[in-house]
Amino acid sequence: MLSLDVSSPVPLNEQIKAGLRGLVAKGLLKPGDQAPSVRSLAVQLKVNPNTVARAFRELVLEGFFETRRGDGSYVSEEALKRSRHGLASAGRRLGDALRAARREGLGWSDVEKAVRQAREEER
Amino acid sequence: MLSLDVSSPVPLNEQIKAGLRGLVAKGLLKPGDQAPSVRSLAVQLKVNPNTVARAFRELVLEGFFETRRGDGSYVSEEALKRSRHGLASAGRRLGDALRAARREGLGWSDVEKAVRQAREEER
Amino acid sequence: MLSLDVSSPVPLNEQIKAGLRGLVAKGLLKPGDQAPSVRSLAVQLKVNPNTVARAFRELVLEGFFETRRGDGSYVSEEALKRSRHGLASAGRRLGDALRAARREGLGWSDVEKAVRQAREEER
Amino acid sequence: MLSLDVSSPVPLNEQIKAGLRGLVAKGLLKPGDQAPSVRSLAVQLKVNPNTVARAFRELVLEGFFETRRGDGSYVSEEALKRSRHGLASAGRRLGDALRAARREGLGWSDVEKAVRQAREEER
DNA sequence: GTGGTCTAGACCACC
DNA sequence: GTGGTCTAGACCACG
Repeated sequence: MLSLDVSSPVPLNEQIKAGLRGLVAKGLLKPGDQAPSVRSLAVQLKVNPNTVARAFRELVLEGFFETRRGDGSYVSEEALKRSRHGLASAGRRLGDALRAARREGLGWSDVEKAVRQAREEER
Repeated sequence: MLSLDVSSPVPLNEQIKAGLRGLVAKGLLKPGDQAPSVRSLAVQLKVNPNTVARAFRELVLEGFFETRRGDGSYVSEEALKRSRHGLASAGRRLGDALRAARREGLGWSDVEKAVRQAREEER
Repeated sequence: MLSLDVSSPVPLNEQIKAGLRGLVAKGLLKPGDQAPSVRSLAVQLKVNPNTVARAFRELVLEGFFETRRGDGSYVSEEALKRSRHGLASAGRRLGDALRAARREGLGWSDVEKAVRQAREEER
Repeated sequence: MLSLDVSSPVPLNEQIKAGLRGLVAKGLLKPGDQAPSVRSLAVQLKVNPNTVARAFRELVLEGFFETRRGDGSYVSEEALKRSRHGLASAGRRLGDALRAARREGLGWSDVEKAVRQAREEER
C-alpha cells in the first residue's frame, strides 16, 4: 500500500507522512476510517516503529489524524481539507525535481518520456 | 553557470556534481576542457571550498574528471559516456519523483500542469 | 583489526577503505554484517572521525556498504563481488609497485628476497 | 626509457628521481655519462619542466648528478655508491606494498602470481 | 547512539 | 596559482 525509497535524501518519516496523506487524497482512506497501526506499518515498511510513530504524531499535530486512547488512530474529518495542502506541496516537490532534471541536462523529450513511462508502469 | 538550492534536502555537493555533469551533457563543457577551479567555483557558489572539492573528488572517482596536480581538473574523455549514465540516473530520479508525487495523491493532470509550468519558467 | 601506516604517501582514508575491503575479502566481515561504527573505528585508529566517515561514504558510493540512517553501516550483498574488484585493484597496485621497484634497479632476486621477508614477518 | 604513473600518490618528481637512479643501478647510465636534458625529459614524460628540474636539483644535492654550467648534467663518480641507498629504499617501498596487499586480502599465491606476471611482461 | 553535511582553517605537494 | 588531506567542531536527522 505504501512504499519507501530508503536511498532518497527525503527523510523516511516525511515519506510516510506523504504516503498517508496520499491515501486520503486518493480516497483509499476516508475521514472516520481507522488508520493502520504504527506497529503493523513499521513491520510492513521494514522501518523502526519510532519512525512511523513520529510520522503519526506529526500528522496528529497537523489535525490530519485523531488518536483515541487505547484504540488507534483515525482519519480526522478535516483530513480531506488538509490533504489539499499536501497536494500543493507535492506539486512543489515535483516542480523542484523537474527543474533539477533539466539542470542535469535532461531534455524536454526525456521528461515527456519519463512521464509516459510512469503512466505505463501504473497499469 | 550553476545554481544551488540551499533549502533543498539534496546535499550541496550532490547538487554541484549534478550541475557539473549537466554542463557536460549540455555540451557546455567538452572532454579535454579545463573545469573551473575548485576555489573559483566555491567563491561563485558561495560555499566552502571543501564542499566543492568533495564534489570534484567524487567526480574523479567516477572517472568523470581527471586531475593534474598543481594544474587543475579536466573533463575526461570518458565523461561523455559517463554523462549518459548521469542522464540515465537523472531520468531515474525524475521517475522516482513522479511516482512519489502520484503516491502522494497528485493526478496526471497535475503532473502535466507542473511540466507545462516548468517549461514556462524557463523562457 | 585494522592498521594504518601514517608515514605512507597513501592517504589514510584510502588505507581505511582498503583495509575494510580486505576484511570482507578475508571473510572476517560477511554480507549483512554490521560494520564497525564510524566513531568507534575513529577512536581505535586514532584518526579524526571525518576521515573514517569519508572512507565509509566512498565505500557506500561503490556499493560496498549500505547505510541505514541512525542505525549503522552494513556490508552489502554485492560486497563480495565488489571485493573481487577490490582484490583485482590491490593486485594491480602490487603490480605497479613491482614494476616501480624494477624501474628503480631492483633485481628479481631482490624481489624474491622481499617476498620471503614479508612472509617471515607475518609469523 | 622512463615511465610515470600519474595516478599514483607518489609525487612525480620522486618517481623521476627513482627512475634516474634506476638507470644507473641498471648500468644504462654510467658515471661520467651525460644525463638527458631537463627539457627533453619534460617533453618525453609530458610533465612540467619545473618538475624535472626539481628532481635534477635534488639529485645534485644528493651528489648523484653534477652540473656543469651551460653544459648539462653528468652522472657523478659517486653515483654508483649512492644508487645503493636508492636500492635499499626501493626495497623498503616494495616491502610496504607487499604488506599493504596482504592487508587488503591478497593471498600469497596472488602475490606469487603478480611477481610471475611482472616477469613475463618484461620480456 | 548512529551516520551525514557543512564550515573553517591549517598544511602539504605540485606547477 | 592548482588540487588534496586532515583536523576540529557544530549541527542535523534518524532510531
